[in-house]
Amino acid sequence: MSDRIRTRFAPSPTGSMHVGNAHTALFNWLYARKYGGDVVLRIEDTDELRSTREALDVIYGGLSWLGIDWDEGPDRGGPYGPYVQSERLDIYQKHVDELLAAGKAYRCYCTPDEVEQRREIMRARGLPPRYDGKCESLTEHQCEQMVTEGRTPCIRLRMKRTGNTVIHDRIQGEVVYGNDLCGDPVIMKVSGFPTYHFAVVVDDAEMGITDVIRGDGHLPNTQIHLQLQEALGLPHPRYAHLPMILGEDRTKLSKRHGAVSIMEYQELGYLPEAMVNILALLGWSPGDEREVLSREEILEAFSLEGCSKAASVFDIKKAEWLNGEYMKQLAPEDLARRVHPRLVEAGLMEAEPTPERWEWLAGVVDLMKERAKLLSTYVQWAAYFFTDEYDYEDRAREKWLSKEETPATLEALADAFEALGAWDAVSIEGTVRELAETLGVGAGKVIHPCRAAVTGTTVGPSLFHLLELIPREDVVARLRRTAELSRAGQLAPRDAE
RNA sequence: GGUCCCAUCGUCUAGGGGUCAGGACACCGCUCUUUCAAGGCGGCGGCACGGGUUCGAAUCCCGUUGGGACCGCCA
Repeated sequence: MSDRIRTRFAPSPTGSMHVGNAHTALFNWLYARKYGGDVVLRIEDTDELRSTREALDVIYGGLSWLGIDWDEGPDRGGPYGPYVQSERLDIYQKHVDELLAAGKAYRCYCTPDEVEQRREIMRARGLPPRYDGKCESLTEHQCEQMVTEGRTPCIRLRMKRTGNTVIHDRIQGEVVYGNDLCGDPVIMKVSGFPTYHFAVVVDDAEMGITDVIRGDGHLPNTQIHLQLQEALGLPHPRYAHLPMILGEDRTKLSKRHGAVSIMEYQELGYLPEAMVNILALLGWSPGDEREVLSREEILEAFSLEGCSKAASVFDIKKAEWLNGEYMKQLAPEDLARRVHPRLVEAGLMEAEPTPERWEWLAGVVDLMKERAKLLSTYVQWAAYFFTDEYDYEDRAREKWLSKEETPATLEALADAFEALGAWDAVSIEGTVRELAETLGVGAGKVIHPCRAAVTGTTVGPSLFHLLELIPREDVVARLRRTAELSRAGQLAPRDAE
């Protein structure tokens, strides 16, 4: 084994790529990149029944969205391929034969049903529900008998019965498991496919993986892996078991926790660079008080020693805040480019804007970015920049649009705007304040109804700056239309339940 | 049921024998006055519990409690 660090991300293409998987992938990537090593992507599709092509695409999509790349993998090859376990069956078979010949593994003829039944009985008696070793010392003759009965065997590893298995974990420390309480695990299924335990150990060794970084759900499995490595005469990689990520109720992340697939966060409007930061801060800390860290800063500060042992809860509020921080840092043009697809999808903007429209959009998102937390916020809160068909919110109706003096104010403002020479924030502000003075009221008495009329809401960025970005004739039309509706009594609060 | 892991504000965490137990998100209040969903300022809030060891424990040890993972021909 060379000194070069080699880590791997080994997802199984079943179901979606959730936050926990992404977290593990990121930490493997960080570790390898930090120390100038290689990242291997290996597909663990030894579950013949549940592996799907779609799930595989989701994995590629998730990793590339996050900017996690790999040096070797199914798509790009490498010296240790193939990188898909279902294509490595002959390799596993070779190792199984070795184990069988050495008596370190044996054929088990029990059916899954039979094993499960006996496990059930053990559970009922309060015993650990492990394999009872029924087939561990079958004679040649008995084996033939079983075959005659029509049984096909799976292969089990003969685990040690005495002593302890000690795991030296870079994060969890030294963990000891007694050898007397682990049943013999299946390493090769009847189907001829290896089980996870076997494939993982064989491939990590064959692929020269130096550091296994995975979720701590695998800690107990490591007992099997270590013994398997010894039986096979393979080296032990270094192990680091990362703490899990839990839902708000402190249980394992699952569908009922809302967004579980990493791509759902993309849809929600998270920036990938923010997501990386969010993920990095779960179970790890730079050791100082920084919260917003670029990928480079994370790489710089990263270490396994900085990882905590305790499981963490994904805090969606903090995630949103962090995403907002990232959006504020983006150049307006960049932010516009990222928001654009969503606007197109919502039917609010053309697919191929002119340079002028891009510039205009940059202005819009720049105005909104102080309070936006997600890319999707722009679609939700800024519709009035793109269309006249925005909704008049109840709060706006109640506070301003249903007020008796409002129609007159709006019309006076429309007149004043029409008479205005220029159309920029400064002139607009001047006009508004002038009108307020003429009417003998505070500026707010004009500003608020105007905002309510032109945007349909009571909150938003600087009124003068947002008006500047909407064509004057549209603003005037909106003011007149709203005045009319208001006068007709159609803008009373709806009091939706 | 057995085994293993974990335990600092609601959440993410810093802190690893002597700290006013620090920060961030959230929350609350005040403020700005052109609104808040933004900004500024401030506040509330924590070492799970019980025993040790020690001059001194959030920190080390033991136990209790709570949570989690594993005990699959799933990974």
